[in-house]
Amino acid sequence: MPAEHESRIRDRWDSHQVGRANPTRVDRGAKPTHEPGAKRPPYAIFIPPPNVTGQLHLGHALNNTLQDILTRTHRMMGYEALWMPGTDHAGIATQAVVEKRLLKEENKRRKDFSREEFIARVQTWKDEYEARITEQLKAMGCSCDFSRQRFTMDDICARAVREAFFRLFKDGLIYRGKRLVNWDPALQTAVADDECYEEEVEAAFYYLRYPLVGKSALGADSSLRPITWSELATRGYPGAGDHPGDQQAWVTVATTRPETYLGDTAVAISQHDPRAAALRGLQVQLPLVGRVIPIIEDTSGYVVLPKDFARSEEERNDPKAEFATGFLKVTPAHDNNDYQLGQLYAEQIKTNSAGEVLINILSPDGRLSDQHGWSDVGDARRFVGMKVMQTHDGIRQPAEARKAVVEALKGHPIGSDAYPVLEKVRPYRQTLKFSDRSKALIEPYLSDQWFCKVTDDRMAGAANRALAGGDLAFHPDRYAKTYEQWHTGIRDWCISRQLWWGHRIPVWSLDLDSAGHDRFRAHWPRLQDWQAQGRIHGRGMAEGDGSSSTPNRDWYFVSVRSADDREVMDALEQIGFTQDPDVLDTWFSSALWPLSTLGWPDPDQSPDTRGLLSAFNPSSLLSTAREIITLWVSRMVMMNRYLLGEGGGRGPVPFKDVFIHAVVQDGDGKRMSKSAGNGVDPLDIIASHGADAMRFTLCQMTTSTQDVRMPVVKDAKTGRNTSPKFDLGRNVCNKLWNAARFAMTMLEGASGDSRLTPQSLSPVDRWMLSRLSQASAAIAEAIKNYEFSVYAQALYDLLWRDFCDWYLEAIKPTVQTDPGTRAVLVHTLEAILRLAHPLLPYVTEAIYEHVRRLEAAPIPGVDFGRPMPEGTPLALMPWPAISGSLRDAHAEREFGALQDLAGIIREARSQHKVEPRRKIVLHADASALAPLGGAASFLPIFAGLERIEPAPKPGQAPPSSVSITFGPATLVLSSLAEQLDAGAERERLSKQVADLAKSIAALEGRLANPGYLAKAPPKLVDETKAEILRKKAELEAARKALEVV
RNA sequence: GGGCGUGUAGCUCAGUUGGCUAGAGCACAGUCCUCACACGACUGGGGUCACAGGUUCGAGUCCUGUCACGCCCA
Repeated sequence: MPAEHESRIRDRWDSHQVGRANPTRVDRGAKPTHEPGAKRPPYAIFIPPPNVTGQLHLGHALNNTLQDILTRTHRMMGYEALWMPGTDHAGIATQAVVEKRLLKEENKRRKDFSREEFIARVQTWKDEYEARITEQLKAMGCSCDFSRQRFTMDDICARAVREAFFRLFKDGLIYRGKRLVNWDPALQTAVADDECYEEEVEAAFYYLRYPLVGKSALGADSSLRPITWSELATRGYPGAGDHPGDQQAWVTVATTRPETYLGDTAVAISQHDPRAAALRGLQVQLPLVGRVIPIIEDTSGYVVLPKDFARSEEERNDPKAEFATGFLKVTPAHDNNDYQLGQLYAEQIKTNSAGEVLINILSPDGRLSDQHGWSDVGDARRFVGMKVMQTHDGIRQPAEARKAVVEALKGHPIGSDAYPVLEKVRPYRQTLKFSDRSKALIEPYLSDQWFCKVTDDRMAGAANRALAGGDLAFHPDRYAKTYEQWHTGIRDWCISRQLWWGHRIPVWSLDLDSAGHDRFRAHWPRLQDWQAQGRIHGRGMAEGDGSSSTPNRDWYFVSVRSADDREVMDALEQIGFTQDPDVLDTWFSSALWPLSTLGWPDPDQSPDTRGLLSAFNPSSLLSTAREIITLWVSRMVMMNRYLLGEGGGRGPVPFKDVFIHAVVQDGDGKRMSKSAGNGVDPLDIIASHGADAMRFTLCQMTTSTQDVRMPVVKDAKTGRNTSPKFDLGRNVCNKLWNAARFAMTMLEGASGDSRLTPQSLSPVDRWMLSRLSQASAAIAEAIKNYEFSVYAQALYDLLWRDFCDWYLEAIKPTVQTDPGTRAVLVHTLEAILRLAHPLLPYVTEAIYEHVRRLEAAPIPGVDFGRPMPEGTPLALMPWPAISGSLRDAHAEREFGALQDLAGIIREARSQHKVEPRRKIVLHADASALAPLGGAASFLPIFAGLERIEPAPKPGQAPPSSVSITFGPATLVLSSLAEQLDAGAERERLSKQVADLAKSIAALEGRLANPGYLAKAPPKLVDETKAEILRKKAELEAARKALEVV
């Protein structure tokens, strides 16, 4: 079996450095060639670096198969091919799995280690998985340049990250800001949207009554007085009369998170709400906290009107209207939508008694806290320190904070005990966001973060212009729209993460309090010198949001350009600067992948990267998954254009084409995942079916749809998941192996010494060459257009149908004696091997070791390129040039007729249950066999004929014979059996007559339609008429035969 | 909410610009362990092309709508 050869062949590839790219051979203007010493055009692919979090799954196997097909094809075509491999440190994901492992195995948490110790532990994990991933890539047969393998945190990549950060910081495209981020309170870091998942949970709407207050009538003094229902009634408030007039009035807000009322800074009402006018100028006072906050009229349409006040059917049917009261509590520091409202109405909101828009009531670990921007705690102090969410081992429920707040408000009266603050609770199913890694509930959390200003035109604008300018193309092209829309709605990118595993942010900061300021002034000249030398860049920034509880503090931030500049870093720390504890978002280093792997900013500094950048950036292709368009593709384009374009965003696009491959799902259309247990491990498939089989199946599945399904079953023997689909690939490899083996035995001792011309070849040889020519063109076209399933299918048809089913069978009797056939067999086999190599590298390489020794006369039109040194692996051989002039319509027509007639005879044999080994006699005149031309001599092989005799005279049919129709001719088969079943024969012929009659009726119906005759192309009408004549002749023949039976 | 994909044989999928009786692989049935391959060969059965309208001489294919499933971005 071919699988046994895999490791031996891998060694051969290694020893011939198949994957090694040589930048000195690259010339972008050159023509593809295999001439030694000649320049070649580059073909480069950067692998989407797999996360070192885990090993490769089937999606990776698919993606890498496609990349390898393209790399190998272009290498064979005479390009200087570089497939750059590497892995990604995957900050939060890797840190989380390591933390989990440490907790499980050593019962230790991250903070039980020093930062350095912890990173060392992660490093160990990384080493283990990086090795495993590399092994997997090699097992799949990937022809990456493993001599240049990179890791996003290795020295070469780290240098690129540092330089990129420095330049962006210097150019003002990296800034610090206070924003709401997705906060993971368990891991205590900001996480990106794609690191979260949503889940519907049982929750509730809590209805809270906020008492209304108004300024004292005296005006001058700022004291507040309760507003009663009777006063509201005078103001024209609908329904105010239903309440006791002397009772303090209230408005009711609905919320799913009652505990956040502590951070409310306003209550909003829609401008279209009929109650709005009566409330104008009034305020509400938050229970216990005592904060007095304004009621703002929302004109943005965000506040939903309650059902009773809905102005249209649409508003009435809004599911939110069902629960809405028309009053929305505004908590800008703890809700994304409220944050937007806060920005919109900041001036009005600031009139609250705290004077702030943003009041942060949470600590980073998810507890109510007065230490992070909440100063007017008032009587709410009892809640401080309570946890907002309980999160452990899949249990997620509101913790003590909500219970305590609800309990307190239940018993807290407004005016009289009859009306507590908590009006009611209604159950509600709510969709909440959780952290992928820790499963903790995500809190929108206000914190200081670093941002990259991707909204700048030199970034997002430049990325979009790449598309418009034709420098970037997506395949399938519908994904260009996704890319484009992402950039039009893009927001600045939060690049800081509160993790330990990652690229430490290369910024040192100094608090410019009075002592800091003095030190800063004292060292200012030195800082200025360094900045002039380009070693640092400094910037003063105010931190804070302008609120009184987090007063603005002035800071000075210094980005240090080189990680080796100890002098500067030590000096900064002596002055009192401290390095930012955070690390960069993983995508920041991924975004630099086409640069960092090639040694940017200074590729000549290391022999590993010398010459690479100019040779291979821009690259040829990026092959990746759909969701990566926004996360990665866009950012790589922005960074490449910005950093190679001298800051103007006019640099080259890092790749010309982006191929978006399908997602492999299980048989039910579910995404494969470890937790669902429906994943298929590529290594299992390689073990059971061989790498080539896996590659063939995956390639064959890759159509241009966005999902492909792979039914998953459990292997009875191993207990591992597998799929019957892989049998197809295994069968193909097996077929190729056996066909080649058979060809070799037939060719034993053969030598080619004659001069051949296409005219001197037999019809079947000419047919084979014609098929080969057609298939090779189809394959080249398919690969060029990223039509991977078409490539696999074309190869399958050529190998299985044309070569094995027909050609090998046809030449069995003559190959030993016909030198032309021998030559065609050798050339066809070798061409198939070369065309199949990118897809089936192992089995083709194994076979080629034998085939290369075969000698054969050259065949004009089949060119395998210049001879290569003895022992050169197939992987380094030229792609075959099969001339289109070998297309032979005449030979294909004759062979097609042969196939048709063979099929008719086989069908008759099967119908009459003729013993497979029994040879029968065909009675046919030369005129009846004319369509077969020279191919007629191959008919006995395929139809199991003893001989062909002239047609019998009418009425003299031989014994135990049947008639068959072939076109207009009636042929006779005899010697089918000792005794024939007349009934079966009648049945067969009747069916044939019925089929033909039906088909003739359909065609005649078409002609009977005057519109068809008038409007269809005349050529088509003529064809229809000819078809009717043909069918009628066949029908006549079949009827005659039926009469005789 | 915005964008996109898919719905064709029991299963997984092809089906180019509309044009012969809609194809393949697997599965199924029958025959054959004929000296490359039983992971094989030959033959066969199996489809209201999701549904409803429309355009057209002609629709699986184009247009409109509906339903179902799924994905991406909010």
